[in-house]
Order: sequence, then structure tokens, then C-alpha cells
Amino acid sequence: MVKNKKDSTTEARLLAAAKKVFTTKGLAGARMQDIADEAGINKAMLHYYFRDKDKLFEVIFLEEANKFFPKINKIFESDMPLFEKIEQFVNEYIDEMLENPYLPWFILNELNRDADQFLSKIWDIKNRPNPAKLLQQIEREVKKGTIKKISPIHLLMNLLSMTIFPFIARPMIERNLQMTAAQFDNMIAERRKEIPKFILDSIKK
Amino acid sequence: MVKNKKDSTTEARLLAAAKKVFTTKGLAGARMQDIADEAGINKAMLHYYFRDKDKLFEVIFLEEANKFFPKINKIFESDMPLFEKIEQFVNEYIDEMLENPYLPWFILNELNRDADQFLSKIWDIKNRPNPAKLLQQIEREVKKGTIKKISPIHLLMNLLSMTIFPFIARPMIERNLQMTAAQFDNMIAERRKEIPKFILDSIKK
DNA sequence: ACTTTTATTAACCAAATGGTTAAACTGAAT
DNA sequence: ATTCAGTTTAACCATTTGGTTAATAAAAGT
Repeated sequence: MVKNKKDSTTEARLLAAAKKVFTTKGLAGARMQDIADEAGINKAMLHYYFRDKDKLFEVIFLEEANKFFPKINKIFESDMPLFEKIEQFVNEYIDEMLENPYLPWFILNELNRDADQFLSKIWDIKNRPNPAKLLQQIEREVKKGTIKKISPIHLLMNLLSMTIFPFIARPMIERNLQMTAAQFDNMIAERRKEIPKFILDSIKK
Repeated sequence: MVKNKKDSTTEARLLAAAKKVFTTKGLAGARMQDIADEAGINKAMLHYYFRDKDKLFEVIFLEEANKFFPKINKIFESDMPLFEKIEQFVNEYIDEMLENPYLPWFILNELNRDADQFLSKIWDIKNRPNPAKLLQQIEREVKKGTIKKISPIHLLMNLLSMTIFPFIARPMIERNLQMTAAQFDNMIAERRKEIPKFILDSIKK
């Protein structure tokens, strides 16, 4: 595998370092000096390329959000059968989490800290998850009688919860259930099938 | 309702303020001055009563953890039938979250930041959730054939996820599903029945 | 060869922040 | 009335931290 030239530029190295530090320490906890050290590059370069801390944060967040959420929305809005949609959602989400385990944490953290600022300034409305179509689809299926009667909101909440929560709670899970990283990854792999199965068993007639 | 005298002492007011500020801003993001202002009390008093920021944080965390987790562990370890246990867990957890919506956030945040330090120094091992008994019970039920075949770990993960996640993701849920606070509370109330029902439907034979 | 632009560094700065201190206040015990 | 411990305040201090700058090196253009 040939290393992409861009990956070793100053800018790219700073971005990678920032991603790592923001992830583990949060926006407030991250130090510009830590990021510079992690990249092995002078701190002034962070300001040279990204102006200030908030801008740097924004760049990192948007890069990932713009890649990921459109994919999720495409699934939500497609014309697939409900169960297939659920399967695809779980798989897509887990794929993303394995590549960027920090993302949900990142988002929820900042959303918790200051939702207004985060949503209006940083998170473009086009890229926010929009499950409206999925909710309608569930309602239709219930009315048609193809699945058991269930509130669409609760089904959606259950789907999101079971998919996302393990990644947010990873440190707690690994500790309290005495799992190694490998065991955790293995468990996540199983969930690609377990979650859709669990849901199907619950709502099928 | 007569106001408890203790609730208006300087120490208690500082604690309440700290709880609020730590909750919304996190440990790193919280400012001692913010906490003092929130309490309407001189900043020096924070140091007078709690020595330093970390100690203050510790006091707040332990107070709640020592109240809550023993309750949860008692449920995990009791001899109730599985389904009743699930119901009680959900109800107990939701009760706690309504009173202290910040708790799971608080814990996961610090656990994510620095698990080792947090667990060894702050979170006494006696108060950590210990679901071993519940896992065994699920395994027994599967073997007896009273419920469908399911991995105990995944069932536990599903239970925790569906119960806890909505509180962690609250700001995102309220925004993206355009819910008011009242609607959110209402949805949570419904989940007391929805979660056990969803699980039962999925695992019953 | 030279000039100009871009990239990089080390030293520096101002503001924020956790923490200290000395003085003053309060209320009960003597 | 005085003392004395506990409480409270404003001013202060040292360090951290985000951000700037002036000087310099490297690259690109002429």
C-alpha cells in the first residue's frame, strides 16, 4: 500500500492529531499544545492553517459528518422493505463506528454542552439525520398489519439505542464485563445480526 | 412541602450548583467561577469546603453513585423471575434519570476521558454495576427453554441500550424529532412499558 | 540572480483560570 | 465584654492556555 502523499503534509498531520486529541479529551479538554505535540509540529502551525481552536474543531467535525450522515439519510429515505432497511442501517452505522469510534461521542458531547451553538453554527441542517420517512414507513406497516402494533418513535429509539449505545459506553462495558478489545470487536460484529434479529422477533406477527 | 434547612446552607448550595455546571459543561469545561456564580457565593468557598476542583467533582459523583448503583445491583442479584427483573430495572433506572438526568452522561464522559484514573481513584469497586447474576439467570432460562435462544451479553446490552441511550442522546432526539421537553418526558414514561414489552415480545417462545 | 510568496520556528503576550491569603464578620461559649 | 472557632469576602498570585509576532528558511516565480 503506497502512502498517500497528502497524509504526511503538515496540515494533514495536524488534522489527524487534532482528531485524536479532541476525541479523547473533548473540545474544552483538548489543548492546542497537545495537538501540536501529537503531530510533532509547532503549535503556531495550527493557527496558521486553521485560524483558531473552534475552526479546527469545525473542520474535523464537518469532514466526517458530511461523509457519514448523507449515507444514513439515504437509507432512511430509500424504498426498501422495513426489515432490510433496519439491516442496512445497523451495518452502515457499525461500519462507521469501527472506522471512527469517536464520532457519536463527539456529537453527543457537543450537543449536550451547547446544542444551539453546535447545531446552528457547526452542524449544517442538510447533514442532520432525518428519520421522517422511516417513521412513516413503520406506521404504514403497522396499519397494513404486516408487523405488530408499535409506536414508530419507540421502534426508532430502540434501533438507534441498540446500535449506538455500545460504542458510547465502550469503556464501561469493557471494564464491567471484563472484555478485551478483541472481545468487544467480536461482540460488535455479532450485533450486525443480533440487532435485526432481536427487532424482527419482537415486531413480527 | 417544607424546605429542608440543609438545602440552603452554603455547602449544599455550592454542591447543587456544581452538579449543574459539571453536568452541562463537563469536568474540563466547568469553571469554578461559574459554579460560584450559579450558587451566588464567593468562589473561595468552593476551596474552603472542597479543597480543589477534582475533590469537588469526586464528592458529587460519589454521592449519587453510592445511592444509585447499589439499588441496581440489588435488582441484578435478586431472585425475581427474569421478566420482572427487567421491568424493575427499567423503572428504577428511569426514576433515577428523571431525578438526575446528568448521571449517565457524567459517568460515561469521565470514563471515556480517563477510565483508569476514574475507576481506580473515584469509582469505588463496591458501587460499580455488576450484572453477573443476571447474565447467569438468562443463560439458565435459555437452557431451560423458557425463552428463545439468545446470548446473555446481547440481551443485557439491548436492555441497557434501550433504557439509557435516550437520556444520553436527549438533545439530539429533541432536536431531530422536534420534541418539546414535555413530549420527551412523556415518551420516557411510555418506555417504562415499551421496553419490557419489546424485550418480552422478542424473547418469549 | 533576485524577488516574492509560503511555510516554520521560538519567543512572547494577554486573558482566563485554579487556587491562596489576609482581613473581616458572625455567633456561640466563657 | 471578650474570646475564639468557623465562615465569608475581595484582592491577589502563579500557571495554563489560546493566540500573536517577528525573524527565518524554503519554494516558487521572474
